Order: sequence, then structure tokens, then C-alpha cells
Amino acid sequence: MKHQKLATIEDVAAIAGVSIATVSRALNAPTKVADETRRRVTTAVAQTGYTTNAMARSLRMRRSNMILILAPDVGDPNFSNILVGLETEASKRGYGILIGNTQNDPARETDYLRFISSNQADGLILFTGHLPYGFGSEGGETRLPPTVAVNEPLPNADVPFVGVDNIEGARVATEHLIAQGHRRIAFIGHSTAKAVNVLRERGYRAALAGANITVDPRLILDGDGTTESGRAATEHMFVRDVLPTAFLCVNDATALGVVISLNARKYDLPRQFSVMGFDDISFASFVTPSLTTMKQPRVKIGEKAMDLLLMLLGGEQPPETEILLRSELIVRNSVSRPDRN
Amino acid sequence: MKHQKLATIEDVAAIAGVSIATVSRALNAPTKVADETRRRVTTAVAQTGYTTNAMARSLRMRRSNMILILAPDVGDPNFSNILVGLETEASKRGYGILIGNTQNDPARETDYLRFISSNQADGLILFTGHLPYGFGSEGGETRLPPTVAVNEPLPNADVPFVGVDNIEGARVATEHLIAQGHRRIAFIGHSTAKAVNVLRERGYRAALAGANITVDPRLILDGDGTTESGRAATEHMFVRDVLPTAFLCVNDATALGVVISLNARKYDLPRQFSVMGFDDISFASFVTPSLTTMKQPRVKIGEKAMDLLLMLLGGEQPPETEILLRSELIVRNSVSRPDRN
DNA sequence: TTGAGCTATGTAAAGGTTTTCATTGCTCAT
DNA sequence: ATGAGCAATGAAAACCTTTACATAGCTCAA
Repeated sequence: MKHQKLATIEDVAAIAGVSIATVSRALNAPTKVADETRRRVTTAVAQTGYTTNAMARSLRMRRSNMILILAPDVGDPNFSNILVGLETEASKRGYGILIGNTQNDPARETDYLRFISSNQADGLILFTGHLPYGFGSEGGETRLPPTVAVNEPLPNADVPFVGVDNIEGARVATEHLIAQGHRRIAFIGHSTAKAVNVLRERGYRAALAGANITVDPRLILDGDGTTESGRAATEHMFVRDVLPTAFLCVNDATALGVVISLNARKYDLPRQFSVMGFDDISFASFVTPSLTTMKQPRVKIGEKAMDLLLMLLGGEQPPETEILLRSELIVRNSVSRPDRN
Repeated sequence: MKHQKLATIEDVAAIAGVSIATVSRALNAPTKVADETRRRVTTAVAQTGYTTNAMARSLRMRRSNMILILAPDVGDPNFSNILVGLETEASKRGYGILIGNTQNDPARETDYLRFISSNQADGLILFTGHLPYGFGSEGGETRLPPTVAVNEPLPNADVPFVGVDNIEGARVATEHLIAQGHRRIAFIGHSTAKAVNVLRERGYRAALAGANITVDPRLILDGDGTTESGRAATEHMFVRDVLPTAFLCVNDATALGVVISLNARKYDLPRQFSVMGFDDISFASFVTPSLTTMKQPRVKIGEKAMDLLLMLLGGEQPPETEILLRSELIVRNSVSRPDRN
């Protein structure tokens, strides 16, 4: 009783008085069947409430019309907005999306490969910044399906990438500070480990070079992109007593740490120090002072990435293998002209 | 060349020198096969890199081990944290997760039913607060699979619900204000349309009643839970010049609107007005003053909901059909003792 | 008139499992 | 010695499609 036995293609065929092959064609390649027959089929379909069994279809066609998305933290707001774009584009093209939260745990990454190796997903979107363990080049292991990397490019693999142009964005941000009159600009978030940090620092340096400002290595501080790292770097700066007039932070979370630290020291922002973030995550406008930052076109990143993946899936050779979208300068209240030199 | 032909159960059977039935049993019901045979099978599996084809299995078993999650806004931070819980629990039990972003669009909701009717998903988690159009009681339409509602209960359907205890939470929040000495407490976010609002208002009224404070209807203002509604309600209050000493807001977004409005009027918070939120969404700690609020156990909500759904899927009758989790009072800086009466 | 070519349809294979039912060879109680 | 009962396995059906191949009927040019 529970499973009121769904209508199959045979039921439809019987009612329409044709063979199941014809039903299939009427549904999937309407031009191949006579008008009158097609009409009979559609009527029968409506009558039975028939829907194609996706499992049988996938089994036969060897594709599932599903995309697996692997992300280290599904709860990350930066991720979830890109997800909106991914989902929109996928659903528009008849694809469904499967979500895997890896928590940077190699075991979980490997585990999720079962969706690939068992044909449950045709393509892969990676937010992790590396191939899941188990994809390597060694034989016998799961083959890499059509894949697109988002946010973090994959260092050692030849996988198309969609993300924001970090160099350009950081350059624009730095130029904004320079245009306000700042010359002593700190960079908070130096790291050789994270590609994003490396690139944004590169943009920072490019902007300084373009304005003929020599880089002061004492103004470049380590940071892993967390709020705490921003706080720590700022404190460190005061200990060493080498102070900038503006902070360019590798991201908003870091900028938040800087703001917290400066607020705690009772500085008046942005008068005494300017702070610039990157990403424009949701809280950026709620901090005091609200953060001037570079906004990532998150939804668009998602759409582009899915578009690229579906292209690969369709066998097309995509025009470009790296799509860099521009970020947008969002001017709020954490940056002003410097009150000193 | 593209599809290096995956190993099937037949390949394994051939190598192990047994029938495919035995291979299947060795993998799915190990006790049913002799030790020695099982060993041979596992060796053959390792050698070929065989993984069960999920499509074939699903077709045969009439279940996909997939759960469809339908949410109005996948980008909503409140949702994405619950998603973490859902994902964790599902993946622990061998289930995968399919995401659908409905944007409150009936057409999209209906469209996603194809996953159900085509057997691509065994169960359903609804964040939408209503059944998707097309499930109704009318015949010929898709049958409702095992379903659990999260966050928003379903008004007219007999579907288990998992969420926060809104009445209790709002009561605790209000009692906190009362304990600080407030007697004139406004409720921002009255609405008969949204269940969450109705329940939280009920908790507010219960707390007042418990403290023998009569409800002043002029202190209860409409709001749909947006930041803008909080701002508008506050302005409205000043126009009518009926002022509370504290604002209990239906959620953090509303509270943010209240704070923005009060800040704009140059009031000193929390000295002149206390503001209390609900939810503890990520920005709550970054606003100035940081929001005192009720924290929803989001990850746990997700886990419980998935647990309940998998119970239903397993044919068990769950012990309770409504699971209400307690929210936690998070004391920050937006509430203090009143400076007047 | 013939047959080439086309359209519309049907038959049957293939896709890879799980599981029912049947079979075989035991053990052990009678 | 006999047969009941059990453990281990295999053969084959069933799950529901899509599609290659075959067939039948037509049109139309030679």
C-alpha cells in the first residue's frame, strides 16, 4: 500500500496503444514520432501521471545529471552565496546538485568519491583547493570526472578555475587607499600557503610599485585569514611601533580583527587609521565603522563555474580555462584621508 | 577512451570464481557467505577497484539513499548552518544530500518534485513552511514521501517538525529583560502570517503575564522579520511617542533595524534603550552594541531533523512527532538596566 | 515497374544490481 | 539407514529505461 506502484513506460505504452520505444521517443525526441501518435502518448502520460524513472534512465545512459559539490565548510557564508549561483544555473539546465561537506578531512573527501565512482554524479565542483585524496595519478583509483575548481585554484592539477581576480582586486583596493593619500599601507595576511593570500599580496605590491612607493617589509604581516590573525598582527605592530596609516587586509575577517584591536585601543576610526577589507561578507556593513571592501560577485562566480562545468560535460572545449571575475569596490566608512604621514 | 569501462560485479565474480549473487552477498550480507569465499571476493574487489553502481542498485532496490532538501534561500546563513547538521548526520548514515533552492517560487517547488517522483530521492526536508504545490490531496499527483519540516512547521499537513522552541525562547529572552528591571518592553515583529512570529510573541506575552505586567498593545508593532521592518517599527514608535525601555525583537535582523534606527537618533545604547534579538546569526556579535540574543542550536537542529527523517525512512515510528530544542541566552552588550521607568 | 530512400514504428538487447527460488552437500537426530 | 534441516551457492527474474537494428509502408525518380 505504501508504494502505490508508480506508472511505468509500459503502462503508458499500453494505454496509448504503441510500443515503449515510441513512448520514449515521443518524450525525448518528439520530432521522431507522428503528430497523432505523440498526442496519444502525451494524453496517456497525463492520465497515468507517469514520470521517467531517473534511475533506470541513468543506468542506461550512464549519466545521472547530477553535480557533486565538495566544500570544506558548507556553513561558510562565502560558500553559500556561490552555491546559490551554482544551483540556479544547474537547475536551469536540468541538473541537480549534491552537497558534500569535507571539513578538510581527507577521509571524508575520499568517501565522497563514491558518488563519482558509482556514477551518481557526472561532474565535480571543488572548493577545497586540492584534489581529494584518492584521485592521484596512481592506477586503479577513481578517475577524475569533468571538474571545475572554484575560489581556490588547484595547484598541481590541470583543472579549470573560476574565481575572483585577486591580483586585480587587491590592486584596486590599494589604489583606493593611495588615492586617499595614504603612503604607509600595511598588508595583513601574508602567507605562502594560501593561494588567495599570495595573489592579493601580489596585487598590493603591484599598486605600490605603480605609485612609486617602496615596499616596507615591516608593514607586511603574516596572517591566515582569520579574525584572530588580524587582531594578533595589529597588536604585533604596536609592539614593534612601526605604524601604517592604513591597513589593507587579505579579507574581511582579518579586517574585523584589525578593527576590534584598534577599537580596543580607543583609536578613532577611520580618522586615525583606515582599514580596508576584501570579500564583502555579510557583516561587513554592520561593523563600526562599516568596512570599505572589495565585493566578490559570488552568485556570478557560481553561475560561471556551473556553466563551464556543463560545457565540459557536453564535450565542448571551453574558450578559456581560467575565468577571473572582477570584484567591485564598496566604499563605506572605514577608510578616509590620513591625518598624518 | 573516455570511460575506461568500470569494473562490474561480473568481473569480480569471474576473478573470484563465484557467481554474481555470491559477490553481492559477500558485500552486502557477509555472514551469508563462507569465510574463504568472502576472502576471495574481497581480494577480487580490491584488484579490480570495483564499486557498486549506485544506479543499478537504486533501480533494483527502489531507493536512492538520497535526501532532497528544499529551502527558500540557500544563501541564508541561518539555513546553511542547519545544513551542516543535516549533512553530517546524513553522510554518517550513508545518505547523500540534494539541494533545491526554491526562492518561494511555486514553479520551482513543483519542478523539484521530479526528484521525488523519479525515485531520485527517498525523503524530503522542507524549510519552506508549506507543502510544495503539487503535493496536495488530489489524485494523480506526486505522493508525499517521508518528510520532515524544519524551522517552519507546516500548517495544514501532518508532517513531523524539528525546530527551536520559540515560545520558550522568547519567554526566556523577555524574562531576561524583566530581570534587568525592564517593565515597558516592546515586541517588534507582530505577524499573523508567520508561525515563528506568532509563537515568539506568545512567549513574550507569557513572560509578561508571569511577571504580572499588563500588555500594552501600543508596544506591539508589526514586522515581517526584515531589518527594514525593525527600522520602520522603531520610527513609528517615535512618531507616536509611546516609548519602551527595551525592545524584544522577533529576530536579529529586526533587532539590527532597531539598533540602526536608535543609533541614527543618537541614543546611547544600551544605556537609554535595551535591544534584544533572537537567532544569534553571525553578525550579531559585530553590531555596535553587540546583540544580546537567543542562540539557535542550528547544527543540532539539522542533526535531529535528519535523524528523524531516517527513522521514518527505516519504517520506525518516531517517539515524538515534534522536536523542540532549547535556544540559549547569549549575553552581549545591547541590554542593560533601564535608566528610567 | 522497380527499387532507393525516407518516415514511423516495433523488437529486443543492454545497462548492473539484488533477491527469490532451487539445488547441492552436509550434519545430526531418529 | 533415513530424512529433516541447514549452510553455501547458483540461475534467473525483476527493476525501467534508451537505442541499435529491423520492418513495413510510402513516395518518387529512373
